[in-house]
Amino acid sequence: MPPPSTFPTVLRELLRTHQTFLSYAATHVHTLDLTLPQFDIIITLGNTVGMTFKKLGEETLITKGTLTGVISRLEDKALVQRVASETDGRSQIVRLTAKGESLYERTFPEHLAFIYRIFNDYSPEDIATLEAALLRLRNAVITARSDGSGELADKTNGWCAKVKDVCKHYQDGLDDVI
Amino acid sequence: MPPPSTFPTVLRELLRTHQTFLSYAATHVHTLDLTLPQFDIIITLGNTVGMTFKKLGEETLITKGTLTGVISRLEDKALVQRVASETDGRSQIVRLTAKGESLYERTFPEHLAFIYRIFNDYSPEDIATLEAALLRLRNAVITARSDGSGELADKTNGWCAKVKDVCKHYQDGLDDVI
DNA sequence: ACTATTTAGTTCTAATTAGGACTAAATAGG
DNA sequence: CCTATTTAGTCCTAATTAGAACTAAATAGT
Repeated sequence: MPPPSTFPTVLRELLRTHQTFLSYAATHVHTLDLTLPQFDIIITLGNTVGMTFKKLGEETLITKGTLTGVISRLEDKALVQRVASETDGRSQIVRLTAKGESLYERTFPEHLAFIYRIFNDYSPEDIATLEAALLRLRNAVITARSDGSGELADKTNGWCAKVKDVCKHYQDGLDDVI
Repeated sequence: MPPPSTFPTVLRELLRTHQTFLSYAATHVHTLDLTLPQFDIIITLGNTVGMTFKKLGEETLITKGTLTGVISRLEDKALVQRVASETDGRSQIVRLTAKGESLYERTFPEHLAFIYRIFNDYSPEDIATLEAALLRLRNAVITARSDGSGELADKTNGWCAKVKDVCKHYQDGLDDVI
């Protein structure tokens, strides 16, 4: 019996696809002696007057605690610099140094081209479809999260019993969910 | 001008969706005093006679170096145990202890139900469509990777120039690619 | 003006991560 | 049978990760 397209399967596929893509992107970025998060910062800052830590974290999906370390390491490489904000005493503005700008100019188009090869066989509609599917999933997760924990006790518990039963029979297909 | 559905956008959406999902799954798993990778091991091992390190790594997408640490921590919690393989002197079989089995039985259906809430509004066809879209993307990445680096110098370099030009005008939409 | 709360970044800790070096066991080729 | 290569796990290092506690600055409410 082939595993049906159930939610465990599709979520595992999300992880696999994500990992495969990151590993692909890393093969290029590592030739620049940068890690993926570091390069992400560089291209986010490229052609910009700089950006606050908060903004930078939102753009790159890196949490503040992590961001401090990543920026410090880029500062050690003299690719970015911290500048105190003039309008807000708490804020630091992160911007590319001349060396960082130069790196950005030199490597970003190359990186984009490297990534572009993935979509050789995609039409614009294909890409739009994929993005819509991903966005829908993300919104579904957000909805599930905000539905609160109250429902967990209700409709979910009934389903629990069903699952327990099914598990006995189709263990293989249900096994692999995070 | 709204950002069009270009490949940078869709890839960023992949990262965002992935992260949102993991964060959602973690809210449940952390109530069990386990990390996501640790729980992943538990449910992969559930209803199984055990598994070699290699197999376990393939199933959970955890690389060997990381896996050693994760398993050791689960061993400290007495949830899994290492057993020397009888057929291969190099191999260790990892299996759930009685305590681990009990944890699995108790929490897996609950977790599945928690995850299931994401797909409240999905039909089976919707799920199949999503999975197909993800699989296609993953295969496209694999193809790009195996196409080798030879092409990078050819068709890609011409495209590089185009990108450099475009960058000057539409920096915003192209900025955020890993 | 003054206090209470929020916000921005840093610091700290435990865990994960990939990758490389290393050991021991198994397998292949001669 | 014996060497060469591969394979399975472990150990090590540098980096990332989330989360929590902490400091200092800004803002809100009174």
